[in-house]
Amino acid sequence: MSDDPDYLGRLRDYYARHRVLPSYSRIGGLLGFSSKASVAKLVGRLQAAGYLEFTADRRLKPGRRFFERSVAGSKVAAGFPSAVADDLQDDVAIDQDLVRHPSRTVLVTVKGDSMIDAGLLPGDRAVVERRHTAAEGDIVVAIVDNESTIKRLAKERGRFVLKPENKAYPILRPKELEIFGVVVGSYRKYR
Amino acid sequence: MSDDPDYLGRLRDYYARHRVLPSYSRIGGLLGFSSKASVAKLVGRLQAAGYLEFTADRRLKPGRRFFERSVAGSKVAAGFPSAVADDLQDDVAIDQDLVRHPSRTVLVTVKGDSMIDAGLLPGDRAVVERRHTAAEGDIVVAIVDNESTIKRLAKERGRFVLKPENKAYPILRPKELEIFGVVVGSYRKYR
DNA sequence: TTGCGCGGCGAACGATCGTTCGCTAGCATA
DNA sequence: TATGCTAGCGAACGATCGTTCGCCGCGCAA
Repeated sequence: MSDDPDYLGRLRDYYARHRVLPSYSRIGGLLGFSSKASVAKLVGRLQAAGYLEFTADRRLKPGRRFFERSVAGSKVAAGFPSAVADDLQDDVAIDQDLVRHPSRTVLVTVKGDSMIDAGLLPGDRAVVERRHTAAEGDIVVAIVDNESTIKRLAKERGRFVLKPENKAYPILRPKELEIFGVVVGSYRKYR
Repeated sequence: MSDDPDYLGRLRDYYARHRVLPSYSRIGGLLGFSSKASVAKLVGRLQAAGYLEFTADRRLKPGRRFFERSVAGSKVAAGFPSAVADDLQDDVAIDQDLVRHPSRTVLVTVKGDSMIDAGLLPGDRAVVERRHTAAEGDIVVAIVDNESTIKRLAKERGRFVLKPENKAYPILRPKELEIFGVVVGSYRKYR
């Protein structure tokens, strides 16, 4: 029952819908302000907190923390479920969390169920950092016979092999093995 | 060596950097136009093609196709891996893909392996949209005995039950069942 | 060769923008 | 009670916005 207007939340919702920030007067209308001056002050606060920034030409843009999400803990106090949200541990920006080197990072759609025991289902997006070397145990995107495939990189008698994480599939022992990149993360949408 | 100015591409680059579209005059400067009228016409073309849209209050915003990227399959042309890289390039697409209603969205860390067959491993982050109702078949965060738990919502003789996706776990038939939110996505980091 | 569509130019215009300033009301501290 | 701080209001202002209109030059098809 908080009467916190949650201005930031509403701005984020607007942005999620439109991928653009509205003008000060629209923000005012959106948040219930009747004066643009109030908006200016709010923007100042949000900017100081790192949620908003300005481009070089003074156009409003989302700041670093704009895309952060709060992480809820698992404790639930006294059967009151909103307490789950109060148990917030910290804020995480999904993108920054998953992508460390944007210019070298690519998304690859997972095909097939050969990595299902590693939690990679068909249709999942794998976050792949491109590079030509990988370590034993890494999940890699490899090029075999002009096809890309996602497997666990393992060693067998001093040779690198590709291990599916699904007992129904055999270990691959390709003559030529080219590493396309290393899987550093993955995500999926439900429904 | 195309002399195609690739206006759209440069607009996308700007947007990727700033998460905001510039004004007509800035677009002009950016793309090498000296007249805003030219920009207006270009915008008209891009709008007709579905790359740009306007909000209800006529503010320029990215259109449906603005975030399109060529969807690369698993084929790798002539052993040249960069073909795979033509997939999604945009780091931020991840967040925007997963989170539809920022103000109602929370991250919850998955505990235990009871949902492992649904691809939810311990430590995974579940993207949860907070709400008190859910449909049969949804993966939900529910509150049972003052603890939050992630399970598949199912129906059994007209009653809602919580189904783990792991044969080692029993179906939960709690007397009291409170929905905390619906899992709309998940992601994980490797290493 | 003429005509026409298209992409871009340049200037002008009213609308909207964000800023600024002084003001009020509430709340916490002293 | 007095003091300040914070959030918001309301009006005015110059700057910038996006639109509009007429114009030009090029390429292509008749």
